Amino acid sequence: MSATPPNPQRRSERSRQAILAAAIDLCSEKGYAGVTVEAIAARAGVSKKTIYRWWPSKGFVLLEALGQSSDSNAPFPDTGHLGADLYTQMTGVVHLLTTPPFGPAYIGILSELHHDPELTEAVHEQFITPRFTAAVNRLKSAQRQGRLPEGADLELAVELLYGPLYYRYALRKPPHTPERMAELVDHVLRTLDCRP
Amino acid sequence: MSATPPNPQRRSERSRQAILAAAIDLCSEKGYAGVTVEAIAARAGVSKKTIYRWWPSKGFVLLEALGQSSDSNAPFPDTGHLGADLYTQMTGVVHLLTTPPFGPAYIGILSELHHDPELTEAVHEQFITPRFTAAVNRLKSAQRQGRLPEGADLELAVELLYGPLYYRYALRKPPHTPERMAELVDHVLRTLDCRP
DNA sequence: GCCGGGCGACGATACGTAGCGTATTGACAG
DNA sequence: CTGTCAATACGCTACGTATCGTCGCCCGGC
Repeated sequence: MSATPPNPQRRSERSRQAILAAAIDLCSEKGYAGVTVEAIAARAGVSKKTIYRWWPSKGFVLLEALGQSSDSNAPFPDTGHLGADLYTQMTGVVHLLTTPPFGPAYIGILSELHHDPELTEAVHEQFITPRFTAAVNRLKSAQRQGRLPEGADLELAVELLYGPLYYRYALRKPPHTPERMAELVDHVLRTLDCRP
Repeated sequence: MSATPPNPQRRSERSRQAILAAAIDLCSEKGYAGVTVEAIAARAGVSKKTIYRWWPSKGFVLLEALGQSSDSNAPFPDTGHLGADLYTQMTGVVHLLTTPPFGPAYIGILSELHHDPELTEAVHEQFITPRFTAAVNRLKSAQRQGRLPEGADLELAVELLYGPLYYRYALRKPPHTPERMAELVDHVLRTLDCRP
């Protein structure tokens, strides 16, 4: 129980940036195992206390650090060609998941979800739900254009798309090749009776 | 580097069983967080040394303990009705993943894969690959009976089935309801041009 | 002067290793 | 078949390391 919550206005932006950058750097260099609160503090030239003052745990630090990375927030494309857009998006996700620093950092964060409900909620808010709804919205857009049937189960479709990705990612299987990704998109669209 | 590897013939079966049981019990009662090597040793009335003599880490202990559980090795059904068999199998997996002690234990093991390649390999050998090939074989069986087209991409189909399950499991989303599971199976079979 | 920040010590856990008697085991002699 | 014995797995206990998360202290900028 902290007596008084800290005042965000007086927060040192410099320290904040140093901490986030240190977390990312450590993850790139030594993998998630090398990301400890003490290592972050040392590299950022910061006290552990400062980290714990503003973040509940290192998972949240990395999560915020990843959120700042621009390529992890790429918008869902809508060129009018549904299949191509899905392919672009999915291969982008695969690339993100398999490339440092995002790949190792994200898998490390996911590995902590099972004992940290608040981190779980934060990850959902920041990454999972937005991506999921963006995908659904892209399908809805196609639906409005008459390329997908009215009653198509769009949420199931998105699960069919992202599911295999996470299946391989979480189980540490080799990621989908671009060709495999294309076939995956193709099959799911076929399930929906897509008119390309 | 252990000087001499232990002699399996002289191994105490009693201790082995006590350790596996203690691991399972602890996981049921306190979740994966409560499963520590020291706690296992204490509950099993066993020395830590004995655990480390026979297992590389607690992940392997739990993995072996789960392997002994009969319901985690349920064979893939083949009643002749492909859709029903898939549904039975998948709902069984969901039930397993969401019920102690298997559910918490397995998610805990998965959370360690990212820093333990050997454990990853063991999990693949013991759980992932067998289930995957069993599912593919069930589809092949249907293929031989002419219910699935010759050129159907069976491995992709299995990924489409299991992917969403693991997607929700690893991301700690609520599991699929039986109805949702049925729809999932339905969609995937439709993708394959299944003749039921 | 208030309060965030840096320094670094601290207690609490958990991991993995090691030494030391004890007890169980498989092997062998009779 | 049975009694003996050496090998060694086992339990107990302590240790060293690592990381977490907290705390006291003083400094310095707003």
